[in-house]
Amino acid sequence: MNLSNTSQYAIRVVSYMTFEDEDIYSASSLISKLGVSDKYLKRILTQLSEHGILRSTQGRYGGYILGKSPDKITLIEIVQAMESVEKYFGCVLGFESCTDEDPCTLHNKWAPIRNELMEFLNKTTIKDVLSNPSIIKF
Amino acid sequence: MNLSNTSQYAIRVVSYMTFEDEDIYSASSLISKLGVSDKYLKRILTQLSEHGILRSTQGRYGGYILGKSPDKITLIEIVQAMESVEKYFGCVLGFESCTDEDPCTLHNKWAPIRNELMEFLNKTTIKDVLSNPSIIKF
DNA sequence: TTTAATTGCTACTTTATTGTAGTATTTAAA
DNA sequence: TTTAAATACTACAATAAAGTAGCAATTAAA
Repeated sequence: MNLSNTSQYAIRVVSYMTFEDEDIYSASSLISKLGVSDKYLKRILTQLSEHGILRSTQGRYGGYILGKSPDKITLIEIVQAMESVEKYFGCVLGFESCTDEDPCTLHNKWAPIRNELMEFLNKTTIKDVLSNPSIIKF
Repeated sequence: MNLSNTSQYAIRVVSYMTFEDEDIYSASSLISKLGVSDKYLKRILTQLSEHGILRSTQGRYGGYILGKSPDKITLIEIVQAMESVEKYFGCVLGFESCTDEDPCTLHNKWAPIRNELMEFLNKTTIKDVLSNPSIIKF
């Protein structure tokens, strides 16, 4: 699959903030840790804050903290904060209407895989992502 | 998931040609059947021909026919003729290196779904797609 | 040999995503 | 009250995907 770069960065930054325990995270420190461009990551951080996934504090000594507990943050929530998610769950052949009752030619074969994908994004939380502490790629 | 529009059209046109039995298919007839823009579908047809999935005949009374038997045409082959497929099989978080030995934090959860997706695209042929003749959306 | 119907090629336009630049605003400390 | 370090905002640039336009090349029939 291909999540947008923006969503990928967003998941990585929330994961990083969950894993590395600091009082507050400045944009500049996150930028250097994740190797993402300055203004681009800042915009992502602002969007995550607008959606309540992060909480931001402006002014000197400000920065970002998690807006809620890592076991309450799902992947789909992060992706939704970045982009429209319909495209990930729409018809694989691009039909407007494609349901069990009115399927496209690939629907029956594709639907089970799409359902797993949806469950993956809906059920997986940031806590789950970090459940194996030996994996520390960000 | 989101296959590119180009790949979606390509799969639909090859399916249509398999299902509707005609001696030869002109670009203009396919365009009107599928409701895709003129030049865009022509380019797709040329690309499919270059990859041997279709065979084209130029000049008056020319057109396109299938380049091989529908049970020999896989979805991945059609997608590959249209775009680079690496993105569908790469790391869900976008890491260059992400393998069982050197996984990202989502790898273990994502890999099984990705493998099903790969199998779906690799194993499904156009014949399979049309195995249920009651479904005739193109 | 001319013509009409066809595919093939090249270049352009539009749209969405990705990324960059500059400046305004906020806030705690000196 | 000033200043430094931080986030927020607005506008633009670069790239890739999607779609359009026009013409060239090909070929069978008249």
